[in-house]
Amino acid sequence: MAKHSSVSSAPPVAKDSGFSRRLIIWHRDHGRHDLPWQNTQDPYRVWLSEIMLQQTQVATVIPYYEKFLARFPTLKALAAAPVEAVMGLWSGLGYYARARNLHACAQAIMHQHGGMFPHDAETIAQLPGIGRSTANSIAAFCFGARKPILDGNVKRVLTRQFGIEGFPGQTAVEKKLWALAEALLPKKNAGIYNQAQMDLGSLICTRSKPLCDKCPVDVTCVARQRNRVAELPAKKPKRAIPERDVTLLMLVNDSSVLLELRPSSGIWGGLLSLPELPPDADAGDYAKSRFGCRPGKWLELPVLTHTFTHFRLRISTLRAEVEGELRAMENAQRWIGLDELAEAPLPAPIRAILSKDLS
DNA sequence: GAGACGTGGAA
DNA sequence: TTTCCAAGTCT
Repeated sequence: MAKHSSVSSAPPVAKDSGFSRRLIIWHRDHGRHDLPWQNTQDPYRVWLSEIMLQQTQVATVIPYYEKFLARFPTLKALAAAPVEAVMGLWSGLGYYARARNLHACAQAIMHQHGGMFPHDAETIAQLPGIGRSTANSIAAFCFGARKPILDGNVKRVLTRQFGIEGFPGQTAVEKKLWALAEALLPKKNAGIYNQAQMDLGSLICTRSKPLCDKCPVDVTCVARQRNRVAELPAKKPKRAIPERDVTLLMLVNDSSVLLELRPSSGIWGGLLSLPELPPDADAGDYAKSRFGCRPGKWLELPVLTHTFTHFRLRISTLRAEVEGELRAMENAQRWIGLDELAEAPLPAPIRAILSKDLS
């Protein structure tokens, strides 16, 4: 090949290398075809699965998806539901802004798009909770658009196949990957091609111990040629995560427990949780002035350490029985019946604390 | 444009 | 046990 003096920043992709064609052929016989959200082009179902699957493994999503769809079979039903019911079905899945955005998105489609899911990727991407990759995925799957995705699977496949160095979370690397993803798109069957990449990343080009011997694009894989499969994609630079301590109050009577609705922004946004005792506050005084109840003797429950992605939380819990009239003094306060906890929108560690102590 | 945002499975 | 990180988006 004649040496080229191109100044283009476009990735060095051989467009006729057959990458997409090989993946599509491989996918026909070796891909996943029976996941609960597959074998449909219903944008509501595809969209719901895409949101649930963000940063969440397939096996974790399946039971949530089934339960959610049974409760809200249509976009219309979801839009008409109270947001608390949506949060309750999301309880335990994490990244709760997804649930809030899901509900807002359903209402936006009902009210601003006449109840019809928009077909155009750019329009879809304007909806709450839907970014470029999710919008493209829906547009390709449901409406035949020629649009690429760039999720964790695709990033892993592309960084290895083309020897892309640098952490994919970096803007510059991600930009390069998007350009690559666009350039590799087949003329037809973008939706199947997108799925094929995810299946390859999930089944063959796995994070550890990839099955290169079974890979349909192993002969063109730069990482394999350079023996860098284990080093790509580059790891996220790690930093020490901070620790926080919190003391929660568990005020209970025979049949209910006091919970507080957390603000929509911040950790556990929009969920119900045990009220937090401010540092240096006296539990008895605080319960009386803030919740208008008279707790009995306080019992210290075992400390629970919960690790988030970005910090570690040590949770101390003070439990006390209350008697007399139970009333919420603020809009965010709720006395929740113990028989209502199963449906309540609780964070996972709070649910664990409650079920251990109240069961 | 880095950091916030959850949880649980895998190594 | 610790570390990593999974079908990303929002600010």
